[in-house]
Amino acid sequence: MLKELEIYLENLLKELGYEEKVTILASSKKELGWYQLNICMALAKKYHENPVLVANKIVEKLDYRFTSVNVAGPGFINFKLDEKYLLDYLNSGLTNFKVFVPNITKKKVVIDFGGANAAKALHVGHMRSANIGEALRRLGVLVGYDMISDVHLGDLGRQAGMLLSEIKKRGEYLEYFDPNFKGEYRSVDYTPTELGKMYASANIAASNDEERMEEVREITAEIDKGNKTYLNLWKQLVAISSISIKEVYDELNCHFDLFEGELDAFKDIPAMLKKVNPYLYESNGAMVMDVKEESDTKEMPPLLVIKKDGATIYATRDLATIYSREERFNPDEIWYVVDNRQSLYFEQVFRASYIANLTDAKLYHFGFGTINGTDGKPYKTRDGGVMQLSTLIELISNLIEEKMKPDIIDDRLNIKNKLTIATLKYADLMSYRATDYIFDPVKFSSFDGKTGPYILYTVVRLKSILNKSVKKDYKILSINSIEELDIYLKITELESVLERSIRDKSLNYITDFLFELASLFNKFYNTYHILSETDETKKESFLGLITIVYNCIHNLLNVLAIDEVDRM
RNA sequence: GUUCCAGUAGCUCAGCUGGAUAGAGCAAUGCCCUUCUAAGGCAUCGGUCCGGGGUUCGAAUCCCUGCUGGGACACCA
Repeated sequence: MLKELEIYLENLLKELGYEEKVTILASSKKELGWYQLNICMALAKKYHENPVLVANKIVEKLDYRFTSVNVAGPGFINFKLDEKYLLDYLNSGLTNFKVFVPNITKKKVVIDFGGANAAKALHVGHMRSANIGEALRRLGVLVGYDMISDVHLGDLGRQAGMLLSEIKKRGEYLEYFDPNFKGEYRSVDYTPTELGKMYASANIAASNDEERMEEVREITAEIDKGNKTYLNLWKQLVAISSISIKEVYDELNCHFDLFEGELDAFKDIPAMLKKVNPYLYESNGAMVMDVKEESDTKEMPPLLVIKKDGATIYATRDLATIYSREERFNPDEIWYVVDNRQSLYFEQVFRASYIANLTDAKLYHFGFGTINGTDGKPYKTRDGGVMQLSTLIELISNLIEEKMKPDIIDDRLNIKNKLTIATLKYADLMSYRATDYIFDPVKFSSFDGKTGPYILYTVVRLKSILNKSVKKDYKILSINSIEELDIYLKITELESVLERSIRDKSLNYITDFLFELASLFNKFYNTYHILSETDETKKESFLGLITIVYNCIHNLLNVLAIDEVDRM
């Protein structure tokens, strides 16, 4: 609706001979109106006129939808809206959430969750790409994009060499390491936890022992060259590891259209190289590609595509993946939801892809901030290690359990799990995507104030009322109080909230909106008793309000991949 | 060394393309449950928006500069 009015205003300005983008903002002085326009000062500067006179010219032309119009200060236009116009809008959105969804040009997008390492368990850092990635995927779907999500596991490279060398050192499954073995290869039997430990011990050993590291490199290179037995062994390990990775992603409500990884891109490397080869040159034994541009103000090192031992590196696989995605999906855009620290790397890969014409798609790295500890440095557990994501989930889950009412018995586990994920997701999505934030277990387990449980608690109240009333199709007939009006005006901002979210690829606008809407509702809830209202017209409108607020919260929680509960 | 990002209340963070008195949550203090879930509501307290210049009617926001913190800078991913 506000968008519609903005377009109307832009056309009106054109009639008056002005050219300017119009944004309607919620008024910062509520006593002067619901909304404000700040364009007159800008117009005055641009066209060398008096801002108040410009404002007056605009005000004269406004149609019936604008009411209580006034010009204040240096040229602010304040106004309210025609009540019927507002009510029509709200009632149309009562059951149809699409009314609040901005109209955006459709596109096909591949979204890449940025390579959880197949040999290791997910750690807290992976939570961000999971939460942000999944929410962006859902937001994309909401605005009508064709979204293809890919977990894109890091299932090739040194971690493979690490694990295999560890198995070899342990003296287990030795037939895989015997080139003359002719018999039947056993299938391996490790748990994901064991693999994690094995990786850790190999990693420590190799970084302290150059000989061991050399062995790791050799095995890695062997796999890279396509050594069948090694590949066979490694793929089994990836499969084991994937199970636990998938479990955690499932808990976080992540949906993947593709559960692929670097291994899947392997077969596309020759075709990719065919296009990239003309741009490669030798440097210190490796094959690299220049990605500098004339307009660069910063240093742009060449991209290393083939290592000096002839093996591939992550850039090789990423380029091959881009090639493959172009061939298979022909996307308009590819989004990488990966830690900010890789921004230079992605810049190089993107440029290389454009130069070698691997894809027509626009490539974007939507980086997110690092999770730091209270000391401002990357988060570590007390023993100096990295906290596993599953450990974090369990930690929050235990705290939720303590907080839950004892009379919730059936479905208790399910409710607990949903509250846990809501707590984590809301806290994680609350700050702007690109900023680093401090991971404070206290903050992440807080259930008071601006948190996931607060929103879910509001949902419980809303549902409780809706379930107790018989009729289902309510209409908002009138607006009787300032509390109701505040809620409705907030809802008119939703369209621009979603627009900003998809523009900036950040979910903080949505978490913010959810909190504001929930707060306004809770205020209303504490002021009026809905079900005992005797004025039937009022009650109908109250229930209409409940319905529309519920629909908004419900749909937005769905975008954030947070499940709601009926009680808590 | 080069470069990118950040610095807003005691703490954790918002603040959209410059707009009218700078916002939340937590923490602190005091109220509100015979009422649709008190994981709630209300109120109070709390700020040289890192320092210094500049641009203009107007700057937390844009530009320059200094300080502080963090990241990245090819054979790891």
